[in-house]
Amino acid sequence: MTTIFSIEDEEALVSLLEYNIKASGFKFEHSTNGYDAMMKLQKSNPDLILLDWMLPDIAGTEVCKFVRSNKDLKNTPIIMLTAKGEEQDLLSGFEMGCDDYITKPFSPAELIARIKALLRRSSDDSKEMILSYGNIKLDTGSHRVYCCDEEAKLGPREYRILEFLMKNPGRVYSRQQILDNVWGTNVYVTDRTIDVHIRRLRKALSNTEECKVIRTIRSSGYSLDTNS
Amino acid sequence: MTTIFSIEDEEALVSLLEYNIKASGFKFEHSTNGYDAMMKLQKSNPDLILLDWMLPDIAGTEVCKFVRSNKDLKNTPIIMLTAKGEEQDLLSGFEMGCDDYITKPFSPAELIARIKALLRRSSDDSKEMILSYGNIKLDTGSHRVYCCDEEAKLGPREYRILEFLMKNPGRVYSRQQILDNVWGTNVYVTDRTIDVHIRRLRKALSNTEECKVIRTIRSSGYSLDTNS
DNA sequence: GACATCTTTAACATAACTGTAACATTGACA
DNA sequence: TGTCAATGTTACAGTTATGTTAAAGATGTC
Repeated sequence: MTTIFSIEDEEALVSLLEYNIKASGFKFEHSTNGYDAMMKLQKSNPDLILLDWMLPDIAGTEVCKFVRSNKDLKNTPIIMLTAKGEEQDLLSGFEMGCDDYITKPFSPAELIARIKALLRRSSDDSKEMILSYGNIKLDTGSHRVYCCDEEAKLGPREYRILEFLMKNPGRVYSRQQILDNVWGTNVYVTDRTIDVHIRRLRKALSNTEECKVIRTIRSSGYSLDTNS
Repeated sequence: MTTIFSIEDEEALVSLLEYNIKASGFKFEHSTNGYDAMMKLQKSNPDLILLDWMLPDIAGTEVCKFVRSNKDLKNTPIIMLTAKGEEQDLLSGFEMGCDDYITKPFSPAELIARIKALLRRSSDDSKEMILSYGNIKLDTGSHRVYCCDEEAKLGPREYRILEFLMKNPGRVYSRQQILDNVWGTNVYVTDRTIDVHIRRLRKALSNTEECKVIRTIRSSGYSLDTNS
């Protein structure tokens, strides 16, 4: 799950941040001072950092410098939080490599919007490609699936399961692995649900020919593979 | 190489600009006052101008007027930099022919985003072209859209959405991607707004014939494509 | 400043998808 | 061959995503 790491000492603000960030579906972690943050950041390796510029122990610039010089963290986007009237700090902040800023007090909506915008910018996973296996083709650009040159109509879940399986044809995935990768972690769904989706996938891909491409590995899971 | 010309007297800001503009792969040139700028601009003929509204010698309006009246420069996009509280200057700025503005202090990310957006727009605008898909034609020169050789009347938003989709027919765009590209980043608008615009687009393009060209990809977005 | 146009939001309607349970079938093993 | 566990199959009801409409708000024009 996408993790937001906040470095902020003002307690009231922390709980505000925590509430809104969690409500938006992110994981929330935080430190109340700079040294603690530098320790925790390495382990945490978050997707985005919210950094208060006025910390009790060290300046925000130091934390920023630390992040930018750490090989695991250096591409992590940083949003700095400043109080009104500290606008002159912004320059130094941007020079240190901050990506955006918010002036306190701010609206939760603005905060979340900026977080999302920044996350979007830093992750461009919108690669178009055509996966193919046997007589199955899956076009990630147009989200279309063809079986024997005829379009197969899949629901969103089936599409994502197939896309997942097609990234490693032949490899066997347990139901749990499929759940984690297609549904995401922290989701309560019965294993058996997958069976139903697999059934639907098979049905949708059972064109003219015998097109048995999804193999059941009893007591292990499924894989994209010729059936025997 | 694409050249950005900055006119700005605040030294700290100049180095911030220089750093970020170069990091984004542009060539950076600048002047610290208006007269120097007017001299250098003719030789430089940059692709975009960043103009501080408060210069030590002359007003930004004068530089703007100069640029717009010079035959080599008059189509060069101008972004004006204003301090907070000088919002009333914006009107005169736009009247003089500025294309965009940023209020100081600003984030480098925002600056670069605006620069790129403007460059893209001006390069698209200069290229008058006719996009076509199926029996839809879109003329970027006259901003007209034809469906089955009959003109379709679209609002500005619908036009831009269609233009965006027509640049990559068949490709699926999420609502967020459409927002980013048509509305711009850092805009707070509900996803569902797009549905309404799509509805209007479909209506406007539903001429005589069955003309279903906008496909809904459930839980993913929309694309310009035959509905199959 | 009245008017027309365009945008956005909200509310409701509709369509599509999802997950579960219940039952059927298969395969492994003693 | 009987038994058990795992998987296949089906149908249904709940959930979610999208379509559609209307109305308020914003913007621009004369």
